[in-house]
Amino acid sequence: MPSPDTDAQARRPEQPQREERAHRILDAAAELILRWGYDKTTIDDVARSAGVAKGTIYLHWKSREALFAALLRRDRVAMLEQVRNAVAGPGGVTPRDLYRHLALALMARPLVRAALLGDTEVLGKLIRQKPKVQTVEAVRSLAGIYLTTLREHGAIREDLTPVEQVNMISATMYGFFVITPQMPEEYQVSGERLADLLAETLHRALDSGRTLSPEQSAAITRATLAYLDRGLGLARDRLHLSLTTSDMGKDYVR
Amino acid sequence: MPSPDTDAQARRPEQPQREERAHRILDAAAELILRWGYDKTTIDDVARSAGVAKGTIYLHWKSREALFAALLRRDRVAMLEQVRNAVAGPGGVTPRDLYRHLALALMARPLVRAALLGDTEVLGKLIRQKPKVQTVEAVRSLAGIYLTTLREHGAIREDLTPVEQVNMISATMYGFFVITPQMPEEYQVSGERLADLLAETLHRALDSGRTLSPEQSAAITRATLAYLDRGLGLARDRLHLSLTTSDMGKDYVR
DNA sequence: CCATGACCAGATGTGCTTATCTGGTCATCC
DNA sequence: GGATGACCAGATAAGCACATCTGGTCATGG
Repeated sequence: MPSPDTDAQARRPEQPQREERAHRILDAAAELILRWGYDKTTIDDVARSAGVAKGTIYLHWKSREALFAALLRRDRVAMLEQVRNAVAGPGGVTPRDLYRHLALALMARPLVRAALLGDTEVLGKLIRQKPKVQTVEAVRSLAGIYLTTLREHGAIREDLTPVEQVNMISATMYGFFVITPQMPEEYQVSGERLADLLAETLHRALDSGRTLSPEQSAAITRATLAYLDRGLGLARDRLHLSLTTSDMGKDYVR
Repeated sequence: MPSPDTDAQARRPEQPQREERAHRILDAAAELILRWGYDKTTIDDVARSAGVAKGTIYLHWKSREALFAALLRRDRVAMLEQVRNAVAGPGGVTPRDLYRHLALALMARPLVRAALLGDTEVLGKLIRQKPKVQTVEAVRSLAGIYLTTLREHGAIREDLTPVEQVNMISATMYGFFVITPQMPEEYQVSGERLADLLAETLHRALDSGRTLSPEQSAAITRATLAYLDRGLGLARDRLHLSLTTSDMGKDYVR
């Protein structure tokens, strides 16, 4: 028999000012983690930088890890929303558009990128102790489903298995994000151009080359948007868990 | 005025048994570095494992670094020879053949791979202290030349600059070699298949798609073999420096 | 109620000493 | 002449005492 108090607290909608404070804290955390890395970013720093007391942070999240999980989740939602908005126009959406805007959005979100790439420089112990990043696994799985759908609509080639294609996509994206920033001066290419290059590479590697009927194109647009919305929905759910008082990040397995 | 002694020593051809011993030492070093990494592989270990005294190693190379440089160079030559032999058949050689055999040869040579990828796990301080791996820069430069040649023969597309294409190739290869071994069990793909995948990806990303005349194809075969032979020549020269008594690895900049 | 910050235990870092290891040399011997 | 391995200085690791830091708690006050 649950106590009425707890239930009331759990159901109480997040007050706007409280949510605003949560975001202020996350903003501070984002800046600090990008400048100093996870290991060297303390709760005290975050509190001071956000203009709140340390205890206040624990009114929002139950641990340091939960706070940073919320931060990553927020950034992930923002990233996906950026992609969603970018492809939101009236015309059709091709897988290639998705690749390109995904690349652009990832380039603009160092934290999501770090999580996806397993960058220990930024994420430190958050990654080192649990190399099993569940996010990456989920992304792979979703990608596999998306590829299968595209395949059914004749958009991508069928002489490679989805598993092989997931390998190919993972490798190519990883390589682009890790290597291109390390290239010497004279090989540097602008971010816009890199996104084009990456999209082009994936497109050429995956595309069936068939000319699609308007119906097929429409189906692919729908599938692409559905895929994006599905990811966005999952990401929003996770973020919601991280921002809701009743949960406070308990779902974040240590 | 050089001393006659030094000249005589420098010109003296390497005795076969001496060279055999050098290779035995390198064999031992190879096994140890792959098992324990550079940092934990000592000269004593190598000497014991090769069945020679420590001083003997210094009759071949003037320092530990020079020994391991020789090792990497030997492996690099072997890798390129593998590629060279693989494409040596009577028929023509396409860039795609080159990509594929390069991938296969690299997969079979962990040391060359480690050097190219900058793997600190294996190479340790050998890399950490001088992140400027001159080899990588040389490879990029040669690749650029090769791409330009291919372009002149109409084999690869012209709507991307060579710099962009070098980025694309670097990123894709890097990603394949780093990510695919880290994929979870259910996504594992055989080495053969991965080489196909990588070659396919590069081919599709770079190929002009034009149908080439027999003359053009022959020119591309020649260019590819010339490129390979040029790399092999350079690699052999470097290896020779590392195995010749007169030099003993002095060229290896610390 | 909720925000605060003093407080604490455990983690992390620091400086130092001691011990061990190891790259490189060279007198010795074959 | 060439191979050896004892030898040494400097590097690296291990141990340790001490100081500092930091995640998380909670009594207090508004």
